Amino acid sequence: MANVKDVAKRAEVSTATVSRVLTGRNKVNEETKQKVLAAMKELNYQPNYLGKQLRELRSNNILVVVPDFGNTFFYEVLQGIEIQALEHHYEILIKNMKNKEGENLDYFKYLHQKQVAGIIMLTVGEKEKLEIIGNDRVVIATSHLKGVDIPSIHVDNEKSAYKMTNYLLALNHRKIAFISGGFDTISSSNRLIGFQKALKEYGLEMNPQYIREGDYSFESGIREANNLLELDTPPTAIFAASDHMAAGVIKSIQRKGLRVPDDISVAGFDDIELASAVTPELTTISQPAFQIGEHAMDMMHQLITGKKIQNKRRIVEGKLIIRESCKIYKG
Amino acid sequence: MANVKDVAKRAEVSTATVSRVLTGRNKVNEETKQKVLAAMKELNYQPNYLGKQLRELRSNNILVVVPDFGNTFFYEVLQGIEIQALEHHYEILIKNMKNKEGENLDYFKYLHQKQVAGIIMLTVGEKEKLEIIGNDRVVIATSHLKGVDIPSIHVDNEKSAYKMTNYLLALNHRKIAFISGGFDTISSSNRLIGFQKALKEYGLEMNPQYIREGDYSFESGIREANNLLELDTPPTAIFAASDHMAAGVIKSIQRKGLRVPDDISVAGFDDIELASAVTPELTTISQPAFQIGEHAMDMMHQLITGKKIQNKRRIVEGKLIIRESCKIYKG
DNA sequence: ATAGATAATCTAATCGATTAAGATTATCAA
DNA sequence: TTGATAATCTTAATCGATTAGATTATCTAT
Repeated sequence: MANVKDVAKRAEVSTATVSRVLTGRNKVNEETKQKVLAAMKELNYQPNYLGKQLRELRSNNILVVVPDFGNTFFYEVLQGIEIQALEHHYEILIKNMKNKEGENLDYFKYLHQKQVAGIIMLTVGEKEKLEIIGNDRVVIATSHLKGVDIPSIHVDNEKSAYKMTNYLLALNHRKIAFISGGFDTISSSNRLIGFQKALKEYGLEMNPQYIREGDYSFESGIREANNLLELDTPPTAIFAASDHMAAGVIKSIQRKGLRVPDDISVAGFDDIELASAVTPELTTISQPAFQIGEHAMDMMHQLITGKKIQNKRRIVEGKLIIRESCKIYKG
Repeated sequence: MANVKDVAKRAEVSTATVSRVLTGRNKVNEETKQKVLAAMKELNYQPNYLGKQLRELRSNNILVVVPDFGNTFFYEVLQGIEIQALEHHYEILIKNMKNKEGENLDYFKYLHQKQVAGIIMLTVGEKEKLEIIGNDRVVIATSHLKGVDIPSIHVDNEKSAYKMTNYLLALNHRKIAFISGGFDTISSSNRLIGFQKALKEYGLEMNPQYIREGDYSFESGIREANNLLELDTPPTAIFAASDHMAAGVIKSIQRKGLRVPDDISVAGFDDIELASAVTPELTTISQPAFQIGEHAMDMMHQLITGKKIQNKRRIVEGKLIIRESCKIYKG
């Protein structure tokens, strides 16, 4: 493999000049430039990225930590990240949090070892808080950590859940169950808060049996719906904190021979493609996932280039999308 | 940031010794080792990966080229890749082919520039053939290129489609439509061949109107099903080359007020989570996606470590999964 | 005591690209 | 023709980790 030296020799210039042609950062005489370019072509020269990175002491890789490869919501965020990354010439490295269960979370090692220029965390828990502190070059997407100064972008989880719950209340439902994506998950906790707030404002007592813990997955939706349906007085509406779980809920209800929404209403959260693929189509909260990804990558770029980020905590609105899975309750 | 030199100075040894402690590749006196480790700790030393990579002239990043971030099938493959990557300490870099429309395909640049150690292509078309030739360090997963010596792993697309078609024939269907994932897509073409073969063996004439071109997406499934349903004699069964498209087909049929499978049978391909989330649940071909990913990464590891790959062309069997979306036709 | 073997460690070069500092050349005005 | 200025190019150092080859210390056998 040819390197700068070879090219320099062939073009009868110094390596410095070759490098200047390469980077375009300094002036080079047009004639010289052509000689160098010709030499590169003849030698089929490809600059070695490792050398460049070492000299410049930075990688252009961005690590994206995905909580769960099985949850397709994150891929929509990833698409937004990718578009922005393409624009600014970053490469995306991904890690699945789920594969690391139990092991220590050493994502930040990548940062300290300069293997990546930054880390975008899709969702975080309190666990990561300590590790994150002291690291610039971290952006949190789809969630937020209280009390630390990390740029983040996410939907207003509380408000969105509040909206959905009010919608269900307006449909005359009083026995509403909530399936969380995990009690220790920040985004899900906020959705639960919004849910509870709506009930409370409506003057309804919370039934602890109606609060269930899933893990955002389809399977956990099935499982928790099964549990709910076995109660003496099952709910008339189930609000799941993700579309994956909501799809599982629908599946569970249908397997029991009941109908959605005629017998039980089901609501989701995220508005991923799945939401409109299932039957009945899901009434859900639309998260602008793509946009969230773009924001995250945009803030990362600001961090890396040392610019001041205007608006470090960005919150976008979730939109209530009414489809077919919820119906007025006629007790 | 501390580097080997600083550590060496502090531990009163040479950088060579520090490095030997770091890599563990050579003998170091236990006492010296402890001194070095202590120095590292005191300085909070983190080895710089860029230096290491340059010296060793290799990156441990593997580029995975995903045809379409929107198709969740690939994420199941990705999970398999990730597990194996974790095992062998590779990092995964991903690229979305869809974002590169029109631009020249310069994935191989990453290889030449040593930015990645290898490339796993999820699906390829004839277009990439020329670029691939001459590159070792490439593995193709979920597809295969004829006439080139590239390691590949995929299901037997033809046989699997043949199986499914025979199943539909056995259910007494005679007017069967096929929705391709793209006529220029190798995997999809082979599925079409299997489909046609089954019809032919059964002595059925192929109706060109029943062969449609989608792009593996949910939306294209809706679109092509709409077209099929508008025919004078619509098919009694629709076989889509992906679950995403099959889900779209079901949606389209239901929107027209018809029922699946009572009015029309629908079959898919892939057996992703979506297949059992939709109603009715999809009868489909199960691809061992996870296993395919593992194989791909395994072969990549062999390539990188210079070992001879036993069985360069690996083919796994697709399994017919019978669920609810197909039913016997009573003309 | 000494040569020879072995183990532990060090010195200095190396990977390939970039760049600061300095050298050289070209250009122009006086 | 000289001096000043700008344009262009070169030399050599640099980024941080690794390693071939040299050196030193330690031990064994004679």
